[in-house]
Parts: sequence; structure tokens; C-alpha cells
Amino acid sequence: MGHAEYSNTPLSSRMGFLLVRSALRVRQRYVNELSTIGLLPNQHAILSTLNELGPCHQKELAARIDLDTGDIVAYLDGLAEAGYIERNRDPADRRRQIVSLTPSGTRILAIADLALDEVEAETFACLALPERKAFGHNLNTLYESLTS
Amino acid sequence: MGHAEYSNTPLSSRMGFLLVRSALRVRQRYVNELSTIGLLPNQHAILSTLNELGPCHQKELAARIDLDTGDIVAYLDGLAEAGYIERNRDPADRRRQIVSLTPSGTRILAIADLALDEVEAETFACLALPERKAFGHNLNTLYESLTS
DNA sequence: TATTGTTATACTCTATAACTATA
DNA sequence: TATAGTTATAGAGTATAACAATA
Repeated sequence: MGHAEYSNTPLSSRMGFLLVRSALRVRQRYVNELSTIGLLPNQHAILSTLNELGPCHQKELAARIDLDTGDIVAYLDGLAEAGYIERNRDPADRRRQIVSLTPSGTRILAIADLALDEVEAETFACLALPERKAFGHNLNTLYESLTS
Repeated sequence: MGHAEYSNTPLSSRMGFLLVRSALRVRQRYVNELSTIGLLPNQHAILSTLNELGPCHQKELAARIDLDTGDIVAYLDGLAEAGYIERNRDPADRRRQIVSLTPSGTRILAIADLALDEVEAETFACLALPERKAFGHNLNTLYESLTS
């Protein structure tokens, strides 16, 4: 007299569910760690991308991080106010802003990266090295497929 | 005369970043698909879990889905209003609500599951079958580690 | 680019009621 | 009983972030 059985896909075998739930937990770890530094995860992503690419336009930044072009404005406002980035109009196309890292931004990024390296090491320690590498590779494939 | 080079971990090699970003995209697909049915992703998760476990208490439900015990209330309110679940006080412990699926809830779950099966098939089609299986296994390990 | 508003979600804190254990 | 501590649910407020529409 238990409940009826159905052939529905169980939640725990849905990769989408596992992915979304795991990501929420991981993001929370990012938020907690970065909050002691005064950065939001998306702000760290912006600093990290600027460090990798050098000065670039807001639109390019947004595309690289998969951020909405409207939403990036507020994150940049915060970073500029803290003195971590500078925005300058592109003389070649004055609609555009050229965003660049300041020395202070470079310093805070180094601190944030060290902290996040630790978070990641702890977070993915449940996977042995070969699995972790394969997982990272598959994640990359998935991300590329989802954002292309 | 390029920008300076630093040894910071690049964003694109951070599994946390790839995980969180991919999950946001996948969740959006869930939201879009389920919105035509009138369900939120968390409401689908509730229905799916009830179908798997049979009637159970709110707290048990929340723990299984990794939902905040405060936040589950509103989702259940919506489901009850739509007639998909019933809440009854547990006579053995009147603080508790026993949540159970209605026939109508069972029907909508079947419809939602079919739709989500398609979403998942498309989403993870970028991984070949062996990789997809390994990825799912690793995701499971990660989820268990993060929620235990 | 920037602004505004909406949506989805999680998190924190607090309130209420009901249970448990104990003096 | 009476009291104190705990638990299950509920509600309000806030934070992060995506998305849509518009200026």
C-alpha cells in the first residue's frame, strides 16, 4: 500500500539538477571568500579577464564572461569607485569605454586569486586527479557549447 | 608594449567559474521549458521528489532538494494553489505538515519530466556517451560532497 | 552604453506554535 | 504542573544575478 510507482526520471539522476545545485553551493563559497576582500564573483571575473586580455571594451568584457551588457555597468561602477579599474572613452569611437586595470586592481586580483585557488582545491578535492582533469575538460566542452 | 603578464589563474581554467556559468545557462533552459507548464524549477524538484519518496514532511523535502526550509514554503503554496499537492497536519506531531502529490500533480510531473528529458538530451549532447556518463558520475560525487 | 524594472533564487533573522525533557 | 530548551513551519527583508525593454 505504498505510493504508486512511475517511470519518471528521478531528480538525482538529472545532470541538470546536479549541475545547478552544485553550482549554487560553489558560488556561495566564492561569495563568502570574496566578501572578505570586498568583491563580488562577477567583479573578480572582470578583473581576471582584464588581467588576461589587457584593456578592452565593455562589450568585449561582457561577452567573454557571458554577462549581460546592461548588467556589467553596475559591476564596473563598483570597481571604478574602489579604484580597481579605469574607464576612458575610446577616442576612435566615443560611444565605447576602454576599461583597464589599475595597479591597485592588479594587487587585489592577486589576493583574490590566491583565496579562490584554495577554495577550488577544497571544493574539488572529492575528485581524484584524473577524474578532476576529465571533469574540467568536460565542463569546458559544456561551457563552450552553451555559450556559443 | 602589451599589458604586463601575471601568473594569476586564468578565469577560463577555473572549474568553479565554468561550473557556475554553465549552470546558469542550464537553469535558464529549465526555467524556459517549465514556464510553459507553469512550474518553477524548484517546484518541479518538489513534485519529482514527492513522486520518488511518497508523502513526506516539508523538512525532509527541503533537505532532499537542498532547499532552505524557509524558502520551500512559498513553492509549496503555489503548488497547493494549483492543486498539485496537499498539505495535512501530521496528527502525531502537529508542528509538521505532511505533503503529498495529488493525481493532478502526478500528471503535470509526467509532462514536465518529458520536457526536461528533451532539454537534458540537447544540453549534454556536446559530450559523447562515455564522457557524459563519467561527467554525470563526477557531478554526483561533487554534489554529495557539497551537501553532506 | 546606461537605466529601470521584473524574476528566480538563496540567505538571514525573527515569530509562532508545538513538542520534549525536566524540576 | 511549570519551566526551559528544541523543532517545524512561516514570514519579512536583503543579496546576487539574469533577463527584457527602453532611453
